[in-house]
Amino acid sequence: MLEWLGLPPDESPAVGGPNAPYVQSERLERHQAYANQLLQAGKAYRSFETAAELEQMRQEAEQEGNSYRGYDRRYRDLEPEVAQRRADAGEAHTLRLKVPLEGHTVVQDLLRGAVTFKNSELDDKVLVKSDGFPTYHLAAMCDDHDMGITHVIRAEEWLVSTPIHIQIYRAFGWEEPQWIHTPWLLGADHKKLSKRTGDVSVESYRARGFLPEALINYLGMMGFSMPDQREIFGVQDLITHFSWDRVSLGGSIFDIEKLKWLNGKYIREVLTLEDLANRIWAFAPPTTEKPENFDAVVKMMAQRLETLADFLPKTAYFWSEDFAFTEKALQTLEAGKAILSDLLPQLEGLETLDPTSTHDLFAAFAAEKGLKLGKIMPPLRAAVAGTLESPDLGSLLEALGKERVLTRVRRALA
RNA sequence: GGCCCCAUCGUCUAACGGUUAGGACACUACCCUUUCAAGGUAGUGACGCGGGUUCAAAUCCCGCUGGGGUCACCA
Repeated sequence: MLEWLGLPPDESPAVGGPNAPYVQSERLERHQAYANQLLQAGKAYRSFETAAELEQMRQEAEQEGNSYRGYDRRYRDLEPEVAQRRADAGEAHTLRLKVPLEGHTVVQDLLRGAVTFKNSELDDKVLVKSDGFPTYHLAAMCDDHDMGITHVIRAEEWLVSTPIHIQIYRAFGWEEPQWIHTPWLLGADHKKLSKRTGDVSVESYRARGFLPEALINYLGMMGFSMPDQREIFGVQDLITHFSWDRVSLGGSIFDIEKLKWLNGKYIREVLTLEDLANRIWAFAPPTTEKPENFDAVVKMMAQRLETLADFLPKTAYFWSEDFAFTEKALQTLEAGKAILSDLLPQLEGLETLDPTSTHDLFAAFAAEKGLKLGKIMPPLRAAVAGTLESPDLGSLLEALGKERVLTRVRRALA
């Protein structure tokens, strides 16, 4: 999906890279070795309480009206030899980080500056679970260090766990990366975007007919603005003009309406007609064989689409005789039958239904009958398209072709 | 509740001490027009509140209020 968006990763489980393996489970031994290093150095300790005991502690704190203050560190000062013996005896245990009890940990965040946490508020986080697997905290820090990560860019929700991450780095004696906590992408309810409040998977936007260029462009304008204020920009523009000091910190609400507008903008102004036709064909072909008028239909629809998914429902009458009529179209047809039957022979007389010929015909017919075009065109439009809302009638008739137009008019009059 | 982050139109944002607070989406009106779109023009609409600092504050400081996040052997 990142490839689809135009953001191929330099390294990943799929493409490989110099820091392989990239699958966390394949790095288990490294994580365990690192954990052991911390234990030997006295920076971490074995802890024997059960999950049930922890849950009980939490509930008791809640009943007393006090909010949970974190793990009570009951095994922090257990003699290492005793802990070792209990572990050797097979007693289930976790490995916890021995965070400093006093002083402060300062997170230097590139966007927010210095964020200070009291060490007394920190928790002795579990590094290795009782099943022997590392927690995210341990695994991610070890992997980041091993892989030479210089900038940790993640959402704001991670900010409060960063002091723990810094303490892990310090326990190992490693140099910290640059921390950057980005602002929220919110749903219409002003809360973290979720499935309830909007789609969160890139795939669902692809499936709904959004263009990757429009999606990445839209995402790029959430919490960021181009130096010259332009709103239409691509990944390459982002690469050349991005700077952290143009990132705003307030969370932004994902507005599907603006995404649709932007997508339509790409459809009608950025993509070439050829490109658009190819994408529509790949997204949802209306027929098995590409019809000869396909490109012409795409051309007349380009200004009327917000997403690729709009194409099929709006063009059904081009691909089949079995298209629906709207209520208004039926009424207009009924009221205009007389006009239509007078018009039919004249249409039959035309060599081809190109826009020039038909327009001339309508003008002459209108003059002869003393009618306005507004009386003549709607019934014809209704007869051939089943709707009163369509592209320009001239192009429409041409794309349909004389044969189909006449057939549909006759059918409407029958 | 403790701790942490954040705060300009309904929404996305510009402004980096001095502007009639600008643009975009949406909305409304008008123009164009064979309908629908697209396009054009105009309009409605914001600096959360209170103190400072300063000749001057949306911009800097403090407090309040409001919103969000986080308090797992999940990430």
